[in-house]
Amino acid sequence: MHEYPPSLMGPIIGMSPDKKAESPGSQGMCGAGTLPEAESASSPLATSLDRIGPSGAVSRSGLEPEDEELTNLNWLHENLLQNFTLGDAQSCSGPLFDIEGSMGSPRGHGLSSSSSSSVSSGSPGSERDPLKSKPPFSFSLLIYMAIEQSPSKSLPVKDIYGWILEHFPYFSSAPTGWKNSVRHNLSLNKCFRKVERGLGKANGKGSLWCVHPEFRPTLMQALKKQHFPSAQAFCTPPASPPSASSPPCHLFSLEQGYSLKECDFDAATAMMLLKSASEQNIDPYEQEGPIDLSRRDLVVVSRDPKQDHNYSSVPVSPSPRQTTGSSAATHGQQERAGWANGSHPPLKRVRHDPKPELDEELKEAAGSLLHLAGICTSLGASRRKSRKLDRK
DNA sequence: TAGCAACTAAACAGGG
DNA sequence: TCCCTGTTTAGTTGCT
Repeated sequence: MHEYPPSLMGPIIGMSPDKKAESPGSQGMCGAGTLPEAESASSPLATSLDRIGPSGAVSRSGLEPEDEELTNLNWLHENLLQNFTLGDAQSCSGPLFDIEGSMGSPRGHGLSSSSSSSVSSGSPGSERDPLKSKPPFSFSLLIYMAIEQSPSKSLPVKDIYGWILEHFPYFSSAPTGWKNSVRHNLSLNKCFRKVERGLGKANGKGSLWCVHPEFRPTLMQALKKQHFPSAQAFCTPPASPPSASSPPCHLFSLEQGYSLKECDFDAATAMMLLKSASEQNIDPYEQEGPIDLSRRDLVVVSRDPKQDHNYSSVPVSPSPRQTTGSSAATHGQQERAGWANGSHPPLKRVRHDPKPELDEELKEAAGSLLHLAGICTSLGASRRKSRKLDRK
């Protein structure tokens, strides 16, 4: 009935890399059907982000020669991101942001309508406990973060609960309805796939859930555009109203007045971009082995703003109700049912010359990081210029 | 005001 | 029987 595209993907924060998947059932990247044996950081899908230490420092220990293709990005990680924290409680008091205050919330009613006891959901300026504030993320994003944080990129529901509870203590005191919402999201959101636990793995009820790689590009695209409203307000030139084509915050220089927190947002976002850039080259239905980085043609990056917010816009089998968000839920579930059997999903995203798009992503990410470090590259400048021209 | 997206609640079924 | 998991439906809320 409902469709939950991960469109409300706020900035990725709270990615404390020290949190390895405690799940005994975490077993490698999701494939079509059962999970391969790929494990944690040694997995070909484990990217540099997985090697970021708790302080944000990047460990070079896992850098393989083949990673040299991404040397420049690793440099960014090492030199620019060491001071950024993904879920660094020391600097940010946890992965939470004060959605009750200046940061606002992606949605008016937040993640829990239960007006939870512990949340001082008062007016801006009232006493706020960030650790007890409603997370400014949709459940889709929470799930996404949880799954992405796991070395195997897959988690059982229970571990998703655990991750959310661990990173968002708000839920520890919230009514248990949020768990229902999590399950509901997993079931309905097409971005999440259910995979069967591999044989011989730790038993347990339920399946593992992972992020559908096909949706990662769109997720990333959404990430770029779904910044905090207030942050976007910082970044959006007054002359032009916020739009889907508005550049992400990181395309603006620091002088334009977004705070370090927003820098962290974009750092995290950029990290996700960088991280995903290597992952999204996978055709999940044709390739279960290591990533072929040369297969950039598989990357799908939509430039259609509508597609950023509605995965049902993906050309699926025509349906008179397909245009409505609620209808696609059934489709998604049917599709997932098919995926579980290893069959290709009926979804076939339109691929329009995606290779430059990936480069764009990488350039933007790199430019973002450089900007965060106060480095203005000609690349970034030219891109900003072109962006501004595009908006005109 | 309509459409949409996201959230909540609830019911239900299946399995451990 | 209880709990967990997963699915489905219905309703609400806020935004555009």
